[in-house]
Amino acid sequence: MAATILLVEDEAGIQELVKFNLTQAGHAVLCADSAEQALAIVRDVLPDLVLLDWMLPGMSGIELARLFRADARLKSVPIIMLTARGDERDKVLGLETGADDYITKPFSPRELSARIKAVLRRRAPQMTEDKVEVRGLSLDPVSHRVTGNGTPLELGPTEFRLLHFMMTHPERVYSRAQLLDQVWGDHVFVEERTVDVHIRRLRLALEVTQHDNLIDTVRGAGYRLSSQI
Amino acid sequence: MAATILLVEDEAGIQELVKFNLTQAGHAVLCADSAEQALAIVRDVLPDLVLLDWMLPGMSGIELARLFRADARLKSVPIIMLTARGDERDKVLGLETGADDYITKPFSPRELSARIKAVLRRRAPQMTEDKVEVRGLSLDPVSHRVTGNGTPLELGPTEFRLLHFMMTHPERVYSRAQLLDQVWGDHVFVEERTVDVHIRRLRLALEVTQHDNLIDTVRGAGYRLSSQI
DNA sequence: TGCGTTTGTCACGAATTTGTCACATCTTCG
DNA sequence: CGAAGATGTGACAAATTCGTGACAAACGCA
Repeated sequence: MAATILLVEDEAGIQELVKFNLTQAGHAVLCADSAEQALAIVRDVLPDLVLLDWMLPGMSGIELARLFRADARLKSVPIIMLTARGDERDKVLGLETGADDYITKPFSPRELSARIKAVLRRRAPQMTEDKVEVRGLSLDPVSHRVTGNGTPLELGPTEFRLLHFMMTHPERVYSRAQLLDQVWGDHVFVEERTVDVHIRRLRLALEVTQHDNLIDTVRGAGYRLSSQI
Repeated sequence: MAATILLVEDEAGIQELVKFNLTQAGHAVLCADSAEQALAIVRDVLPDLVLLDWMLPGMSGIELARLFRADARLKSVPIIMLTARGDERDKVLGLETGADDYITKPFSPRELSARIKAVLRRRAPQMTEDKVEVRGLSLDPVSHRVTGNGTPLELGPTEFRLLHFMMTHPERVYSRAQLLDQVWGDHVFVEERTVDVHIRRLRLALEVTQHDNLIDTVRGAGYRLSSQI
């Protein structure tokens, strides 16, 4: 799982700390103090993953992420953003911009490592006809059946699609707007809070087999299906 | 086991030979000299199976196969590739064309017939004449009889075909549109809700032996024959 | 041709799903 | 603590989907 990671962080202390941890974990680390410097590095080396501080002097992290997403060569490089605590508006904005995950400072090396591992492991899973299974909860798109530890579970059409999407994209936070796009369809006129209601209905349906705790609420960001415990 | 087969082969001699054999076996044969002609034919008639020469003038067989696989209406039509030599067979296998089987020229009528039967059995079981049985409900395509736990059941022609298709594809949800294509046939102009009516008539007929609960309604998706309890 | 059967459509009501709101609860932070 | 913001929850009406009975056209057969 050794990867080349680009770290963009202006605070020297944090940069050193993170670099040390990542190097210990066997990754090759490239450091940049600013967005501009990151762009220069990226011209020569294509990283496997980008750790990006959202607050940077000069060009902000958001703008840099936008540039990355617009570039064909960098489009598919996962981005994890580093945010200050409670910076909730930025969380949503970041996810919308195309960040794959976020992590709030201060964070433990353990947490950072886990996130990186998760993001790297998840390439671009599609919603296929394949059966999906997460911690005893299984969903079969072909027969349209959902079972928790073998027990059949009843859920409505929307809840089914929602669960299918989340199970094929685990360990990733999706904002309400993103879920509306992916599950309801693009350009639909629906209140964002409607997602909450369907998440609740989904949890209610999964409660039968205690699988409702698979769905995490990520305050300020959205929802996530966690395959871990 | 009479099927409509599209044969795409540019060598006139082989085309005649194969056509003769297939016709003898009771199949209806459509012939095309080129991929382009095949596309024209397919616009009007949906074949049950395609026999496709690998090497064709103009668009190659592989390209044609890819086109078929990309088309929603043709996606599920089985394809058997005809190759000249064994090593070509390997090449074709290497390219992911989505062909269901391969047969190397020259081949005996016996071998061709066997391959066709095998592919149809796998991809379109309702074309075969095998007796089907699900949870005490049995259907015999040959004698055209249906019995529930031994008791003879009466159903109309359409209900019979519908039940046959569903029993040969259990644990799979089909939308009304898919059922119309598969049971009524391609290019038919029938209201989707008509399927509901026939499902009801089928359920009514199966009610005699309590087998009506085999057919599940999957709200927002379609219908499913459940082999489970 | 006449009669019984099959088939496709429709209209209506029942059942379910869906989106929204109001209010409760919880978290964060001054 | 208390305000502000975010999420959970129960209720509800509109919308959608499905089941069902009726009916006329099409069909098959003697």
